[in-house]
Amino acid sequence: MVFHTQIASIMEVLANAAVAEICKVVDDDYAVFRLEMSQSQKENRTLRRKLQLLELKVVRERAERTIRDRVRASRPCSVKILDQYRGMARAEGHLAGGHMSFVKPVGHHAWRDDQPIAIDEGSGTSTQHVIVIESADAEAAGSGGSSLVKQERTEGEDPRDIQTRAAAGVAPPVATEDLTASPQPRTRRSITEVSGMLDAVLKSETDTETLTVMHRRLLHTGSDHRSDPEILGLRRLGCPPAPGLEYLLYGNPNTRTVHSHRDSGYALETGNDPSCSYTTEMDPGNMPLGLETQTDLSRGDWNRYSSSVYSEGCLDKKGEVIVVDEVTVKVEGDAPLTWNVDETHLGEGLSQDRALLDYRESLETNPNIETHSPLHALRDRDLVSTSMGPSDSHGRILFDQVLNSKDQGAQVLGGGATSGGSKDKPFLCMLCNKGFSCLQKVEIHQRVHTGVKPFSCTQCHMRFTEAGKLKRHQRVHTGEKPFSCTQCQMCFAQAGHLKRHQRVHTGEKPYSCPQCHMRFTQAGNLKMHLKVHTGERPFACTHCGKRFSERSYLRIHQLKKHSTL
DNA sequence: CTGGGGACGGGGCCC
DNA sequence: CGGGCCCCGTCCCCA
Repeated sequence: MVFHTQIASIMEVLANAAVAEICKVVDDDYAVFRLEMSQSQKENRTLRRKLQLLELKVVRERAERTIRDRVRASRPCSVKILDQYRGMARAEGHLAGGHMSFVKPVGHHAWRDDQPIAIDEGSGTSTQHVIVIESADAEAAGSGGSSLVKQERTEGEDPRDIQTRAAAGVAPPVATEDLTASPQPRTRRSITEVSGMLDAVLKSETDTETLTVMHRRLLHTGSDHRSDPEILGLRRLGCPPAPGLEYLLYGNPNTRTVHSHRDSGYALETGNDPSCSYTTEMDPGNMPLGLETQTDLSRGDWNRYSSSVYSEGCLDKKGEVIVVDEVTVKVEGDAPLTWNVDETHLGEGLSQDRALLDYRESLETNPNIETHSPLHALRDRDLVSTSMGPSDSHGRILFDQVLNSKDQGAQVLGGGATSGGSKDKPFLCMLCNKGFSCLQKVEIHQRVHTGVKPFSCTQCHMRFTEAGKLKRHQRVHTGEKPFSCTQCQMCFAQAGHLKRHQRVHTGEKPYSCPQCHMRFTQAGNLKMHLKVHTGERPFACTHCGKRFSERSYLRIHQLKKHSTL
C-alpha cells in the first residue's frame, strides 16, 4: 500500500516536471515567435510607410506636372488645387503617422506657401479623425487677430491634450480656443473622415488620382475684380484660401461628411492682395442658414443665398458672383483635367457653373470645339465683344453663363438666326439672336438665360431680374394696393389684376372653350375646364356636351340643368 | 366628399 | 420704369 503511494507520488512529480518542461519549451518558442512577429511587423510598417511616401511622391509629381500645365493655361481652379496639393506635399514627411495636427500660425488669415506648417504627429491609429477648424469671430477677424487651428482628433483621445500639444508643440504660438466654452459667434467646421490613414487622404491608383476638393462657394466681390478666370487664377497663385474658404482634401468622397456652422458672416482679405478679397455668402441677418442647407441648395436656397449679397450692397450693378462648389478633380495620366461638380449638392444655378467649367475646359482642350465655339465666335465679333468685353466684368460673367445655358447649342452653335438684328437693334443676344437697341437691354434680357437676378427683396429672399418687378413684389409686404375698382371696393396690387377683375362687372368672358360653349373670364379657368374634355371625363352630357368623370355626376347635372335622366 | 367654376395673388416675360 | 399679358397656384363657393 505504501509502495503504491510512493509510486503515485513519484509519478506525480515526474508528471509535473514534464509539464513544466513542456511549458518552458512552449514559452521559449512563443517568445521567439513573438520576437519574430514583432520584427516582421516592424518591417512591414516600415515598408508600408515607404510605399506611402512613394505613392505620395508619384501623386504629387503627377498632379503638379498636370496642374502646372493647367496653371500655364491660366486655370484658376487648378491653382487652388495646386496650392492645396502643395500643402499636402509639404506635410508628406509626417503623414505616415496615423495622427497629425496642422496648426496655422497666428496672425495670418490664410495658409501661405512660405509659411511653415507645424505638424504634430501622434501615434494614434484611430480609424476616425475629426478635423476642427476654428477661426475667430468676425470681430477678431476684422481686427487682424484671426487665428485658425486645424486639428485632427484621435477617437477616444482627450481633446484638451490635442489642444495643449497643438499650442505648445509648435511655433509660432497658437491661440487655441475652447471648443465648448465660447458662446461667441464663430466659424466652425468639422470634417469627419472615415479613414484616418494617409491613403484615405490621397488615394493613388494605377493611373488615376482623384482629388476631391471641397471648395466653398466663393463670392468674388468688387466691380474692379475681374471675373476673368485667367486673372483670378493668376492672382490666386499667391493667394491661398482665406479662413472664409475651405480647401480640403478628401480621399473618399463617398464617405466624407462635412458639417459647418456659421454664425457670422465676415469678409476676409488675404495678405495684401486686394484681389483676394472674398466674402462669405452668408449674412447673419439675411441668411439664417447653416451649411447643411448650403450644401444642398435648391434653387430657392440659392436665390436666398445670392439675395443676401445684393441686399447687403456688397455688389454693385457690376458686381459679380462666382460660385464654385464641391469639385472633384480627376487627373488621368496626362489627360486634361475634367471638373465634375457634385450635382447632388447643387441647385440649378450651380449646375450652370459645372457646365461652365466643363464647357470652358472643353473649349480650351478640344480644338474642334474651339473652332466652332460660341466663345471664340463671340470674341471675334466686334459688336458683342465690345458690348460685353473683358473690360466689363459683369458682362463677362454673363458672357460665360450665357455660353453655358442649356439651349446654347441649338441657338448659337446651330447658327439659326430667328429674329436677327436690325439697324435700330444692333445688339444681339447670342442665345436667341434677338436684337436690342442698347447694351443694357441685352444684359437685362440675358438674365432670362442666365438666371441672374440682381434685385432682391429686403423683406424676404425673393429676387428679380428687374427693379420694377421688385417694386411690384414689395407691395406684398407693404399691403399697398394702388389699383382700385371703380365699380366696387376691391383694390389690387397689380394693374393687370384690376383689369382682370373688372370682367366680373362687364361680364366679359374672352376665353371660350372650343369643345363646348363654356366661356371664362380667365385663361386659367378655361385651362382647368379643358380637363373636363379629356379622356378622364368619359361621361358627356348630350345636351351641352359637358363631361363628367362619374356617371352619377352626369345624372345629377342632367337632372338639374336639363331636367332629364 | 368630390368636381367644377369664379376669383384673386404672385411671378415671369415682353414691349 | 411702367404697362400688359400670361401662367400657375390657391381659395372659396356651389352643385
